[in-house]
Amino acid sequence: MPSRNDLPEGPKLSDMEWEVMKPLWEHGPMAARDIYERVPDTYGWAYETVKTMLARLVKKGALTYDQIGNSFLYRPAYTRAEMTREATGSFIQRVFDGALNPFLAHFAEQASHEELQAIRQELSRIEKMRREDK
Amino acid sequence: MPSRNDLPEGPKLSDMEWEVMKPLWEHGPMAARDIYERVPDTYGWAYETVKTMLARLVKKGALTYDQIGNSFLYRPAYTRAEMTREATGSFIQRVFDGALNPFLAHFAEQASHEELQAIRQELSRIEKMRREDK
DNA sequence: TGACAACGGCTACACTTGTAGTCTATCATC
DNA sequence: GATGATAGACTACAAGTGTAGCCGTTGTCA
Repeated sequence: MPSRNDLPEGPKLSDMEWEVMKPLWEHGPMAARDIYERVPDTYGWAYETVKTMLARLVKKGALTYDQIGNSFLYRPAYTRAEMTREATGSFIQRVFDGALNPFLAHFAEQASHEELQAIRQELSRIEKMRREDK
Repeated sequence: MPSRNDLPEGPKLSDMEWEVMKPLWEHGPMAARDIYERVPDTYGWAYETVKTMLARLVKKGALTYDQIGNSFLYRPAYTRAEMTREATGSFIQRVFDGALNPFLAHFAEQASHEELQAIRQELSRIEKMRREDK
């Protein structure tokens, strides 16, 4: 069993690239046009822009594709969990020097009461799992 | 009293710029040479590189300085708390679409038992504060 | 079978970032 | 006052990013 620190090394995404990946994670493999339509309007991107990002994501290994006749069906090469795990790890390292606590302050201040409850449960789950685990 | 969502708008720092800011937050105002000496060796930067980053940080408003004769005494224009708060907010937005919970999974898995306890206490503190606050 | 729409490929271009060198003004010291 | 060390200013340059256009090919529908 891989240790919990045994991170699979995935490519690093730029800010805007995340927005292109999200529709794919949420709705499964899609063609460029469909991705374009699901990217938030707020960015006001041209379709061409989305295509460029798709090409770059393929190049950096974050996406693969199946060719269907003329067009591609894009598919994430990593799960969202894998990519967020990695991004989070390096974010905490960079901004907090790996110290988790200050991070939590911001995090928890923004959370609703229900979310705080959920967090508590998550903490318990993790601690329980650890006790059983080893 | 400002609301807790009333974020002061600070400049966005690049990965390496964080490393230059950290010594200043930790030890207070310093000259370029001193910052250079406190930046982790791991990066293997030339002194010139640090100076370039200082100039850029001044330009983007993250640092100010007092001129002492020939040289500058650099000083952060924002507290570490302000900058981390903002960075964290935009990170969570970008990577988790603002949903805090998945973030916590990674976060908590990495934490030690003691840290988890600390997190619990922090949660309690926040909830208590909220009950009193309004 | 011809015209056109749609696709991916390639190109562009300004801005940022990581990394560092050269130039000029100034401070300290002999 | 001359000289050398040092500081900040300016310049450089490749890679990455945000944004998008044009081109040749292919699928489709009349």
